[in-house]
Amino acid sequence: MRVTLKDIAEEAGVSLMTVSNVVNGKKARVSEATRERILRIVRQRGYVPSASARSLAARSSRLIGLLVPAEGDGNLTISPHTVEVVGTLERELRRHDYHLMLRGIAETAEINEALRSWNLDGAVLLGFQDKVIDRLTSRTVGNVAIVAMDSYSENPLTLGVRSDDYTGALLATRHLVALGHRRIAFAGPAFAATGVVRQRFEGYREALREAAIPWDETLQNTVETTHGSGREFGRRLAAEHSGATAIVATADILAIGAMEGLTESGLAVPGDVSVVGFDDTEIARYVTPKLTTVAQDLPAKASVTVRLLLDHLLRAETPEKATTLDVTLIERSTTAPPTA
Amino acid sequence: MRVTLKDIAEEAGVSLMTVSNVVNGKKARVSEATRERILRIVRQRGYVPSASARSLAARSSRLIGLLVPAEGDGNLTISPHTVEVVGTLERELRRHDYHLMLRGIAETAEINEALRSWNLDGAVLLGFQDKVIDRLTSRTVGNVAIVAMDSYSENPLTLGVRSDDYTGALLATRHLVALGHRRIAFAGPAFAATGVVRQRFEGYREALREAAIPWDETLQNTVETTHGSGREFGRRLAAEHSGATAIVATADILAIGAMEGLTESGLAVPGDVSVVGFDDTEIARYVTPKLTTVAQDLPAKASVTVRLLLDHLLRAETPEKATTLDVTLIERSTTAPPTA
DNA sequence: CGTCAAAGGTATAGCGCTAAACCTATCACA
DNA sequence: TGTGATAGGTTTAGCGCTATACCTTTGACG
Repeated sequence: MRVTLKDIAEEAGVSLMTVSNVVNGKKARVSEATRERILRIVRQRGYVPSASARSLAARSSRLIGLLVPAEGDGNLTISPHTVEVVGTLERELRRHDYHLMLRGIAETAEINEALRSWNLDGAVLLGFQDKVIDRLTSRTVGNVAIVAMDSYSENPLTLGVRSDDYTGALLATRHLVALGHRRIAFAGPAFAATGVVRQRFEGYREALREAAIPWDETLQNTVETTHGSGREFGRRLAAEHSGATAIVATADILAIGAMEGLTESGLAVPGDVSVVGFDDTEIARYVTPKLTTVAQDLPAKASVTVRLLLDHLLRAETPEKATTLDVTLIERSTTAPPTA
Repeated sequence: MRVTLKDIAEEAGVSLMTVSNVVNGKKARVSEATRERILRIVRQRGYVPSASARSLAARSSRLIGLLVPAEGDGNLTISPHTVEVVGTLERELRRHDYHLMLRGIAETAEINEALRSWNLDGAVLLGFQDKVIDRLTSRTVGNVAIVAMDSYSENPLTLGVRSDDYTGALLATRHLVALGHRRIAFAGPAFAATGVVRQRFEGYREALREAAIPWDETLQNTVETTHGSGREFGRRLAAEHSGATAIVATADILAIGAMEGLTESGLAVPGDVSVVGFDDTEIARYVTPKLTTVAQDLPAKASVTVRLLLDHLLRAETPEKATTLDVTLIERSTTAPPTA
């Protein structure tokens, strides 16, 4: 059977609460001698506290939900750069004795269910649409620390962490403009849904405005964040003769798909068309030619998330509501001056 | 405050146990009328059962640990193809009302701690070395359903799921042999540690034996599973004039690194050297030329894992101890006959 | 008519832990 | 001599749920 606090208490000849206090490192008054005796017995008997009992009695689970949108078929949508964030997140949280519960969310109501059921102390929402975050009410959020990653929702009940998507696209587009491009296409998913895409679009627009390049609506393309859609887009661009000599894509995988589509259609990258991606996923470094892209600071994203969570959990006072992280343009080999 | 069973019971004018039985869909005798009345109140009040209380009272947490090795610095090591497995795993388990707890494991002792502390009903061990699985004793495993993924440990306390690594390498090497290659290099991490690598090596050896190609030890290379090591290996191979005209690599990323190393050294892939990777990660499809590689059946890996877990959890009788999944060679563009 | 099974519940005793209040001995100090 | 502060504990009352044993009513059937 399980070794419980009671067992340890009996063996040490003290009350159960004394053991509890020692195990939890409380500042409570326990003599050094007793403390050491108890700790020795704890180690020797291999005592491990029961998280459920703790959670029940203390009304705090030391559990953080890692909530990820699940598509209709229930499949999780985890972008490759998100994975890197999760690793760091887990490590940092574990250091503070918090644990992660991974949970796919198909309908918004499930967020509430997950929070309540497991008595989560906090939650990290990965890649939800802004409107989902917007809809969270104090009834479901309660006292839970919620960090919405990559959200531009203004919901005061949640904390936010995101990269500077606007500036990222601004830098990418400026870079193309500086190379001499004037007809620069934008490719990204329908952006009504996600603030991230909208921000990137706005950054792109701003760079064009700076350069006094008139806006041509036909250069704005709705393309899904998949290799297939990107490829199709590349082919279409090649066929259309829209005069575009460069592409700003909202994701590396989309950019790489576009490169393939262009190449298949007989256009060279960056000879005929320059391409810039987004997120600096691993794959950007390994394609040929290597992809110029906007890099996020993923370790920072993770540690800021943890800091926001812990601040909320410990002090219960919210510092900043949202943090926007710097972003850098990584110039590799898919961008060059347009051919005259 | 939280809505509890008691609240529902009072409002429905029945005892707490009746509500509990209804909520848990027990076959217990409750009249249809009562059942419906209770369910209505449950919905209306937004009652969500407390997982910790359940876990404590029922001695079962409905929690499955997703245990991942953490390096010295605490960083998790999650291979890209593992991520896909996790998505499916979560979805399938959630359908059966089990939940996933993600946990990095730095020392073996932490496995025990994780199991005990959270009262896990089961655990999936992702990518641990065989010796770690070997060392698990009945004291730490207890009654927990443990599935060790990609392990070749014979530990009778655990269940195993893996792809047919041996056959994968066999197919890859046969393919090269069939193309006419005779000097085929093998590149993979030091395989004392991982059964996966050893199996792949044995498959490779067998294919050579079949073709009556004498074994040349210098063709066996210890290369880490990173792009950097692969690249270094490619350069070395080009410099050494070992006469190798083909490479079997134990991972796509390693293969892609090798391709880069070779190309940088002036050798063409597949013109001068053919390359086969392993795992068919996304990246294999997007490099140029597209990588020939051995694909695992990841959805199957996930669903078999879930089935093994559930069988153990429900019937508490273990069916097969280990399942080995079929594997397919995906011929793309990095393999060609050697140049005469 | 007796009795026995089944339907439809209820009552009780924890699961392992923590928060909060309480107790006692000892010592300082005015 | 009384007061009170402090160290070093203990006691009590749950947290929200489930397992288990138990109880009552009803109807069937020989």
